[in-house]
Amino acid sequence: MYRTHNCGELRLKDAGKQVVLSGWIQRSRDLGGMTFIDLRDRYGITQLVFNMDQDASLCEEARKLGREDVVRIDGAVRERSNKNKNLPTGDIEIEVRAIEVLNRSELPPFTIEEDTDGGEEIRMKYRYLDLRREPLKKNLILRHRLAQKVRHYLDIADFLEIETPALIKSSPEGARDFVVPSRIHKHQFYALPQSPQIFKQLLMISGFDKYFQLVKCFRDEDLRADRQPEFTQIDCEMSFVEREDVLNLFEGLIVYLLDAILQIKYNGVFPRMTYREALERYGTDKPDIRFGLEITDLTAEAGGKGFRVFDTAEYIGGICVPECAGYSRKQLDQLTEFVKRPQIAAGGMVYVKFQEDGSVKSSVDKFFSVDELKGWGERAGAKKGDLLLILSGEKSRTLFALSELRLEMANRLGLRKKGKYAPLWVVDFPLLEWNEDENRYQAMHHPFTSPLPEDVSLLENHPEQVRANAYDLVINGVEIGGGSIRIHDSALQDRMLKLLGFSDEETVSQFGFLLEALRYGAPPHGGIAFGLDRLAALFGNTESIRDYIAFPKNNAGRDMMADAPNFISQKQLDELNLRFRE
RNA sequence: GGUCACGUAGUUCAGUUGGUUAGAAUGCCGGCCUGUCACGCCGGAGGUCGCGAGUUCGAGUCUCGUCGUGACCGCCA
Repeated sequence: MYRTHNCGELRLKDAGKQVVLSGWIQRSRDLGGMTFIDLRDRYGITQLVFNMDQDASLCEEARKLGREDVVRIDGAVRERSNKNKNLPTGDIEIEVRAIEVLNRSELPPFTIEEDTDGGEEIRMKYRYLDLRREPLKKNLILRHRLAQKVRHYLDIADFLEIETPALIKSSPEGARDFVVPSRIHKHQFYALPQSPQIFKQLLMISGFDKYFQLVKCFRDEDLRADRQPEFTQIDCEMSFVEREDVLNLFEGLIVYLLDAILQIKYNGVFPRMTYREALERYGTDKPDIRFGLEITDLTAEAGGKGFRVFDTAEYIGGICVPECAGYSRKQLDQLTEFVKRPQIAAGGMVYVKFQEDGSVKSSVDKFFSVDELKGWGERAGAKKGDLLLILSGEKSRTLFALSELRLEMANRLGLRKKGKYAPLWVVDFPLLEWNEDENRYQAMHHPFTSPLPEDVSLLENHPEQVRANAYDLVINGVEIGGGSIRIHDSALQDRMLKLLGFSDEETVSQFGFLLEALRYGAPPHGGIAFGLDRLAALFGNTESIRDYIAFPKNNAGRDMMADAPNFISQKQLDELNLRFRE
């Protein structure tokens, strides 16, 4: 037998018991006459004690143990004379009678202690050792608990977990597909799913009514801290629902998870905000509403008054930062540099300081009267001591820059508080967006998203004005999930695909089976998908989803431990009828 | 496709204006130590300064290139 108990469970009440423990050597403290060893497993750490007086040869043996050796020990639990209050097992120790070394360890390249040492490169290469450490272990446990609670909530709500295929047909819309060559069918390829979208709609047509799945999705696009080529979605679909039905149910899921995992009670309903409102108030479709600093449109007030930069701008907007009128020239220059960075690309920044003494100081006071400046302040809700930061230019770019500036100021002022969760639903996204490269409209969400019923008549003549019956869940500025009510009418779906530029033949070859299915009594349906990795990172209060994935890829999509992707043998290539160009 | 940062001992980092033998902490090895728990004390080993070229009397330091890692922009329905 390897163990009667784990290394985290023995307490004072167990004193006197004969136990067997197995685990890794965390650290040993050799005092000469006696030696203490911390034995670690997934559950915790238990101290072993060896004494020269009692068993010299056993003590000698213990002194030879090195970090990360795997051992099995026999011994008796006893109360410590010196207790350690920092350890759950700190009241007891094991007086060891026998050691069996199960496996020696080479010296690990970094210590298995805290998260302080080991750069990204080496930690990724030895991911299995990094996973022994507390921070990553804690993250994976958090992810597990999230997944369990999700399953519980949806099960109670009558959802059925149904698997969908991973080898599917490539679809032209959306992200780049990962493809898999078929051996049996020469020159043909499967694709890995970007999401089970069509399959879950087919399940609705099959009458399953409420479906969910914790499912891997694959997108061959460039990576970020919060993007991996393979990631996990909580994928859901429901029949006979309208938008509010979906929002209410999944709002309930988030409220339940906040309570069950973090013991945070969320009162009330999540705010609903249109896409347009989100852009105008926050400059982005995924606003962080843990704090204010909202954007004020100053185009009417500040334009056309003889200041050339503003007069030629399509849009002028500002954010009022409380109690920052005392900002120095240096601090303001830093902010100007920030917004002029190529990634943000604002032309410059105008400030107005509303001083405590009631006076106004601005970088543009040559061009505007004090009353005009005060008028802006009034509109932006500035009080004495506040600082108004103004950007101008082409509208969408300027709003983007303002949203970045808003986040930067919030970071500087410590307004993005960890442990606070501010969810909202963003709704009424545009159905379509213009694709410059391909000179055509494309679906903003996906081609199966239903337009709002009142906008359907605009489809052919004013496609850019059509709003989608779609919604995103945003928490703390992170897009956690999104979905839509789907098109369940084959004629409307046909119109939609035509609008996207598909010919009849393309429509039939790409989506024929879905269009056909829609003709056999498709119920009204809609759904949503959440990013489990992002949800875990959000609950764990960190940015990088890699820390919540056991074996992630680096930012070039490479598995640094296994060294994938990699070449395959000529034999494999031959079987697949593949040959390299060049 | 592009921008930025970093790359020095097993690990995390310091290294001045370009100047003699490249340091610290930690880890590792050896010795001492009977209540430690980041044990303590003493001693020791450990370096292709990512790689290549250039400037220079002289390069860890400056320049260019290259590779690696991270972050971001484009991209991601």
